[in-house]
Amino acid sequence: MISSITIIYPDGTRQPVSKGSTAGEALALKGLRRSDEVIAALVNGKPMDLAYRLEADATVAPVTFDMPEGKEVYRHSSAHIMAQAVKDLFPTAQLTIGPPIEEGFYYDFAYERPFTPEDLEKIEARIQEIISADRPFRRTEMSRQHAIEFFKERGEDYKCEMIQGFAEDMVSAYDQGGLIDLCRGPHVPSTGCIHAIKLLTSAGAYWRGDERNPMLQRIYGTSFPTKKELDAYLHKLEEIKKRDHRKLGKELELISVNDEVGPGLILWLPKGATVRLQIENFWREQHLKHGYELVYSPHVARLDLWKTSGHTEYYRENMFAPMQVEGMDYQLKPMNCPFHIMIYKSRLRSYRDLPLRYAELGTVYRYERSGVLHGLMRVRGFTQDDAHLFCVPEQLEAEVAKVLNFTFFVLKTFGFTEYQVYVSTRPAKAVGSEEVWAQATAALEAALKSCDVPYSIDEGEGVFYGPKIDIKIKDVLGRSWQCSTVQVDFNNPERFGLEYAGEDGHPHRPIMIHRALMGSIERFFGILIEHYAGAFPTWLAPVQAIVIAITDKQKDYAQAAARRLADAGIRVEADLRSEKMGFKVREAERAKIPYMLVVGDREVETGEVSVRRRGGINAGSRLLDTFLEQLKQEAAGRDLHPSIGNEPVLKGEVPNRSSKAEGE
RNA sequence: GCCGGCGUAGCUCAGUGGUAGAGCAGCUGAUUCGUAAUCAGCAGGUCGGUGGUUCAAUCCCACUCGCCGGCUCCA
Repeated sequence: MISSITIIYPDGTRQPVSKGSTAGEALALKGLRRSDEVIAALVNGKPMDLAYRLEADATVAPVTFDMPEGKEVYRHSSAHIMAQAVKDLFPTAQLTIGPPIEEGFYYDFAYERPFTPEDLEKIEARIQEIISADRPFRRTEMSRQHAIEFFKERGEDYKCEMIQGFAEDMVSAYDQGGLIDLCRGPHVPSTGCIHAIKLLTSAGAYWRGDERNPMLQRIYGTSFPTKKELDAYLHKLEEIKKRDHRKLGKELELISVNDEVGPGLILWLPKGATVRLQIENFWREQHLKHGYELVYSPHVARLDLWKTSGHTEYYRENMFAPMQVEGMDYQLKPMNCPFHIMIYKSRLRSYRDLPLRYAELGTVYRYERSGVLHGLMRVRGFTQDDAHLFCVPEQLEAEVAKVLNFTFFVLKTFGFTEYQVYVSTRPAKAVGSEEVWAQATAALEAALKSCDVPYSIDEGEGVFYGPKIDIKIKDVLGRSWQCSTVQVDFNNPERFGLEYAGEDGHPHRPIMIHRALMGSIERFFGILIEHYAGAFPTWLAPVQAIVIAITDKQKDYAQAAARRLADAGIRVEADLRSEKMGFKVREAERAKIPYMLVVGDREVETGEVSVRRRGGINAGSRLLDTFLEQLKQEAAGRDLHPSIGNEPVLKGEVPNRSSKAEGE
């Protein structure tokens, strides 16, 4: 007879159902129908098809698109539908893998030629037909051997290769009425569940991500339950494009890259250099405050130094070729550490000297393969905000903790408050014993715990000389960027024979910490540009204020006002051209200058300036000196948001126009 | 480095086997204006580079450099 099992819903209620009921039926009893919302079920916490048959007591919860699991299922099914469309149109294309990814999905095909944009259009049209047909996704299980034969028959060599790598005896496949694809699942109940889908790009990708393998044709796409959400996503992509630091860097005259200089080599234009100077000033000021000593080191050194450090052995593929000078080999530096080590070695050290903290904005050069270069984010010459700390073993954990807190403070000052933290362990190519690595990794984890920082482990991603903590920041669009890194190094002190005289009078070996807070100034600047869409906070803005004369009559006053501000250390310009002020305002807005000071006859008479804030906010008129003091305060406080114009409205300062929000 | 796409004026982009156009920017002049574009005139390009096909190449082909999207790698 049919026996009964008990279902437990998320709200804790229990429901007896007959054994063999599907997860979908169980949810339907709870009023959670297989509507457009519920696309799968969590059975005992595991995502399963709605058609999954419940054979024992279980907790059952609905999976919707809003949940991470829901997005995965939805996009995974989308990928399968795309695969069917591709197979329909290009029967000789072979299936490989097609997973969901963060914001969509892709599917890799082995095909004789790349897919063109026209192909994508055709595929998309076919996808619509498959969706309209609304065929169910049906799970079938088969033995490994049968599966291999099954896919072999269909010419799916890659699928066979995959199955051969599986440990399980049984494999599952999904039949969507037109395509049977090897797949773990789960899937949405039917192809009609996918409502808004769009193919984005096609690109080459290596089989199993290994460049020695054949190149496959990857198609990227994304899908959403509604067209509205899809459109919002596409709109977001447009926004990201608008913020692209390469575009803004050019438009705002911040940086330039030039063929004749070479790829991956950055020219900092005056405005970009001004922002950089603010960053560096802040950096130096804070390092001195936090107990660091500033040092400088050369850009090249004898190759032997890099042999000692292990770079020639472990880092060669990232280094420029050595150069010969008077019969000796010299190497352009890919890192700063050997120099700081030599600074340590410049005299005898005592335990009383430690910890020593040497910091340098050190410019390094690394050979990067041409295809990986990307604006400011990935370059061949860049400046690290580098430091090397030398300490006794007992100080290690505390020093790492201090570095972490310092890092969070610095990142916060630039407006980054969300982080992801990773601990990277021993890579395949590494110096030093397993024990030493384990010890160093433990110290990093202990420091993170003492700072109460949650983290995850990145297995095998450490640098060759030691494990590291990487901090990824989230920008305003929610994208993650790797900047900060803290690396423990037991190996270089060994290689260079570093010592200090201990309390006992005998020599001991110090431990070294490598760290960068912003990572590289170039990348960090690129991130800042995109984070702020070029509209920097006042303290960073290349031009903080611009005086706009309404007519030629106010030229002298405008010039004097600008001079007064400049004398007080404000970065100010004066626009005295015989243009209409609307035009000047427009240009100042496009240059993303935080404050526009309009001066006409009224202001000349009263000694005031009419303040327009970036973004179209009229902050009212005030005495030039009042503005000067307010701006100085805002800049000195490194405020992230403008304050002038926020104060309670005073008589005579009624903002006569307040519209758009700050920052476009 | 690999796969694909692209490279025309400072910028954004049209265009064609018969040696090139627009808008903006620039320059000159006029205009003197109250919060996102005043008007007119002028000037500006060996069509990324090299070689080839052709009577003729910016256009077709090959190579090369660079950029863009991915892969791989990374601060």
